[in-house]
This record gives sequence, structure tokens and C-alpha cells, in this order.
Amino acid sequence: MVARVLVVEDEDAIRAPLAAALRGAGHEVREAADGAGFEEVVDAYRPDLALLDVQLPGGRDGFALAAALRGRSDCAVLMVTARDAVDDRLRGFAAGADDYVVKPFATVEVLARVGAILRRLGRVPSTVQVGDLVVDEDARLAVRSGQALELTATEFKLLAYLAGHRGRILSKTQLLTQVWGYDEYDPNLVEVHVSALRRKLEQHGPRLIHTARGLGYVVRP
Amino acid sequence: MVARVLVVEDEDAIRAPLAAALRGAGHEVREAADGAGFEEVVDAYRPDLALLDVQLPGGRDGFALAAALRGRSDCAVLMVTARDAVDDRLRGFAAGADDYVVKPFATVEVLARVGAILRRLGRVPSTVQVGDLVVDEDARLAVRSGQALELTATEFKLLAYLAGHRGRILSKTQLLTQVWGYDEYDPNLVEVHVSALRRKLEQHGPRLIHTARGLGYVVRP
DNA sequence: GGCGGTCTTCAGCTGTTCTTCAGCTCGGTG
DNA sequence: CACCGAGCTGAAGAACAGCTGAAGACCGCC
Repeated sequence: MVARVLVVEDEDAIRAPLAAALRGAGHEVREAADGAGFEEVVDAYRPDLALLDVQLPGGRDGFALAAALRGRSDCAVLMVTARDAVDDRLRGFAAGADDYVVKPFATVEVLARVGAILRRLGRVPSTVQVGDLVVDEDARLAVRSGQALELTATEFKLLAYLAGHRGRILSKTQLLTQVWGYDEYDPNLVEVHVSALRRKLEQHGPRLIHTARGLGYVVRP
Repeated sequence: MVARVLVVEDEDAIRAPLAAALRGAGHEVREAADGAGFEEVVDAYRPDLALLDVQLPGGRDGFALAAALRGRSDCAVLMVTARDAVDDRLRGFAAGADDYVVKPFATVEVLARVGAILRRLGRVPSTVQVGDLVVDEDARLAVRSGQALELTATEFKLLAYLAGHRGRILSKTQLLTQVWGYDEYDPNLVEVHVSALRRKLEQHGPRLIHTARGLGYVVRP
């Protein structure tokens, strides 16, 4: 399973190879050296798993970050620490950690634990939810506040892709390649379909597909 | 990847061509002949990579400098020495060196190793923090004291560049080349955008972008 | 071949953002 | 304290990105 992983670790010598290994395993990785702007990054990036070092520079340690995650996201937590104290472990689980690794560790061990957590989470239901919109790719069904939407093939594909990457800015180029499989850049093609999608979506609620000027589009409740 | 490199080497005949080669590769280079004021330079310059000679005049050798880097910066370290003793190599790695080159060396070899280290680091975490401001270039997110800032494309680029070089005075010429890609000197263009940025930033706190009269601008908490 | 629906292209419109300009303020200097 | 250059900022309009209605191309179906 491919997941979005957020690695918060201050030591380059540990973070860099770890991130490389995770990328090698097909995951999408975001790195941070400390807890600065953690909430904002989580909201924007919506990781499936957070790998948190316990000891971090700055005001907040890994426990504080794990606590901040609760309620904000259904993201799993893997704590990393240099200390092998039992009370650390307990504090970690109390803060909502799903698992725990002790430094020094083998990169493969971490990879295995990440895989285990992601498998355990199961997930990958074919439906994505954004606010009051539910998109079920298997059933090819889009529902907004109880109302089924009548979408054309292209519109559905576009909406499914946007919703599947909610909270992230997707460029027109990216949409063109992912949804249309095109190489050439024709921004208007995307614009026309976004416009049509919006007309149908906004009959049942406020705007979900937002314009990020000069960058692309984002789906957000 | 373009990086800031700090070269500490006492022999002019080695340092000068090395610095020239690194500049030729697109890096920004700062040179020093010994370890005097090392910490201050690191804090002010925030190098991505330090090239440290082991044998240095004055009280401190390359190992001492490498040790001083740890905890102070997430900068990578490449040690340079005339001695090819195994215990030197071990001491170097123990002190946190990422790689090691032995004199006499070919300049291209050093360039290759610098490239390898920087690739391995995989561009340092994308978020920069200055006081209560956090700028995440990947997520294209600027947050000040918990409030997301609504910035236009140019404003964001400018802020990201300024924040990424916090504590350093950046001339208007430099900003024009780096942010706009312009050649001609139009100071007012920069001034107008700095003015707009300040208006948005200073709604949530004190001044961060300071004017260095006759020199340019600095970002500082 | 004709028909209905969908996709793509086109062109005009709108609102935003960038750049230029002009007049002002500020700080240093004699 | 007056002057001068550097920097600041409000306003105007040029340039640009994005939106959308409409027309034509395309495709499958009868």
C-alpha cells in the first residue's frame, strides 16, 4: 500500500536515509526537522502515517505532536526515540502512538513496522469523503448531501482524482496527465470541465473545488 | 541542487580553486582559512554543507569544527585531509562527517562527492521558521502565529527566498535575479512587493522584513 | 445516415496581479 | 536645520489567469 508519510526528525543522518527508504518503498514522504508549523503541515498534507522523533529541538517533543494529531487527523503514529525507557514507551502509547521504535534501528525494521501499521489500518476503501461529498470510485457514484450527482465520464474521473487528493494543490498539467493522459498543455480544457463540475456540485452546497491562482485547483470542504 | 557551502581550509592554493569549482557548479560559497568565529559564521550563513580541512592553524582542527556543528545546524560535513590514516577516517565519521576526501584530490572528485551528499540529503526539509512565521515551500503555505497568510505567487516566492536566507542581507539586485529572474535593476519593483508583503505579515505581529539601508533587506525575528 | 450526448475549441468577459509612476517620508550629512 | 538620496506607498493601467456560453467535432447507438 502506498501512503503519505510525514517524518519529523531533527538529525539529518537519520531522517535522510529513512526518507529515502520510504520513498523506495513507494510512499510519498514529507520531511520536517522540528515541530514548527506541524498542525498546518498536517492539515495541508494529510499524512496517513507520522513518524515522530521523541526528542526534538524547539518547544515541542514527539509526544506533544502525537497529542496534537489526535482529533485533528486519523493519521497513524510511529514514535522514534533514542531512549529505551519503559515510561517513554507508556507515554508514547498514552499519547496515541500505534507503535514504537528505539534508536539505533535498522532501516528495514522501520519499513516493516510502517508496512504493518498501514496493513493494520487496512483502509483504501474506494470511497473518499470531503465535507458532505462522497465519491465512490468502484460504484462510480458521487453523492452530495444525499443527492446523487449526474456526472459525465470525464467529470467523474476529474472529481475522483481531485477528491482523492483533497487538500493538495493539483496543477492543470498534473490533471491533464492524470485524468486525460495528455502531454500538451491546454489549461482551458481543464477549466471548462472544472466549470461544469462546479455547476453540478454547487447546486447542493458551497464551493468545494477552489482555485489556487497560478498553481491549479484544490478540493477542500 | 544549489546549496550554500562553507569551505574551511588554510591553504590558499587548495581553497581558491575548490571554491571556484563549487561556484561554477552553481553553489553559493563562503570561505574561511581557520576555525575562528566558526559558530558565528555557521549561525549567520546557515550552510547546507561544510567542507572542513582536518589540519587547521589555530586551536581547533576539523574534527572540533565538525563536533561543533552537531546540534547547531543540520549541515552536512565533508572532511578533507592530507593524512590517509584509518583512525582519522573513523574519527571523522564519529564526529559526524558524511564523507571524507584525501589530499591530493581532483577537484572533480570533490564536486562529485558534494553532489552525492546533497542528493542524499534530498533537499533539506521544505519548511523554514523565523520567529512565529513558518514557510513551507512544498505546501506553498505561509503561516504566522497560527494564521495562514493569503499571498500572491510573487509575494510567496519573495517571502520564501527571504525566509530561506534569514539573517542575511539580500540586495535588491539579488532578489531581482533570484525571485524574478530579471537582469535590469529596478529597485522600486522590489520595494513595492516588500511593502505589500509587510502589510500582510504585520497584521499578525511585529516587523520581520527589515530594511538595511543602502544594502537591501534582511529577515529576522 | 441521423440523433443525442459528450468532449474540445474558441472567443469574449471578468477580476486579480504585476508593473510603472509620482509624490511622499525618512534618515543621514554637512 | 536644510538638503539629498534612499526607500515607501497609493493609484493607474497593462498584462494575465481563469471563467463560461456557444459552436463545432466526435462517437456510439438506433
